[in-house]
Amino acid sequence: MSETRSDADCAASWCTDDPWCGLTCAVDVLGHKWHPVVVHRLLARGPLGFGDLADDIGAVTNKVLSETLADLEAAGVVDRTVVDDRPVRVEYSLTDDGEALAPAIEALQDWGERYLDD
Amino acid sequence: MSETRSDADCAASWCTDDPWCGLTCAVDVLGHKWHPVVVHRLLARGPLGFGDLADDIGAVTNKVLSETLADLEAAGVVDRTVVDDRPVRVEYSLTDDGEALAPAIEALQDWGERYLDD
DNA sequence: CAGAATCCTAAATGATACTG
DNA sequence: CAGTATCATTTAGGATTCTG
Repeated sequence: MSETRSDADCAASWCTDDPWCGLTCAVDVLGHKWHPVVVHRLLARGPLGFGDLADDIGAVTNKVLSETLADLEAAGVVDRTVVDDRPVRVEYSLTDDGEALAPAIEALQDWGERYLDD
Repeated sequence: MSETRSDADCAASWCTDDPWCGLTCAVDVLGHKWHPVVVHRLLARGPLGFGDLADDIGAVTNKVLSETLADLEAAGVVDRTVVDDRPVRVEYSLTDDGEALAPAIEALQDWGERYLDD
């Protein structure tokens, strides 16, 4: 449905023709306190509800988790699905773009683990 | 010289025993506007002086570039060497930990390029 | 349950000017 | 050349309370 993604679709719209444009775009999406963690949890555990995510992550407030999920949804990395039960549940899952983040998430985690284990 | 890196050496000291600790640590190092770009340029072009880096990146002020380099040096990712010429030059290069970021930087850039090219 | 609304503080970034 | 010093602005993140 989406044709070519415009520069404006990337928060790094200030980066136009630099060789590192893709990099800044990716860091714009992941470079926040909880954004990479949410993607990590969805990669590891599959689709999760809001409360499940909150419980899993622990030290995040509902306001910030909500904003984080909204950001990731706006970026096209996360899908939000309302499951019409009673009470209503909402399920968050990764889009294809979200799943495609797996190698980057792993590379970052590998580096960080080695770094902390020096 | 450094033994086991303590949690405090990682800005993500609030992350202690979570499975995603390495990830948050890596994002603490790279998750800023110019930090990943500096690492990218040093990976691509090798050691550079302050002015060379500034010219290469373009849209960064000397104040912010200076702070960025200080952060990366404090994190053990970049080395700062004063070359005693006249006038004095300063050369910035990647440490082993910095070079080890290459796979993560590439994975992020690859993702971003595909993302922008949808 | 899944959040939205408010208020607040610290940190990130930038513009500009100046210095050893 | 390679920064530092100020000042101003914006944003991220968090605490708390409230709601459909």
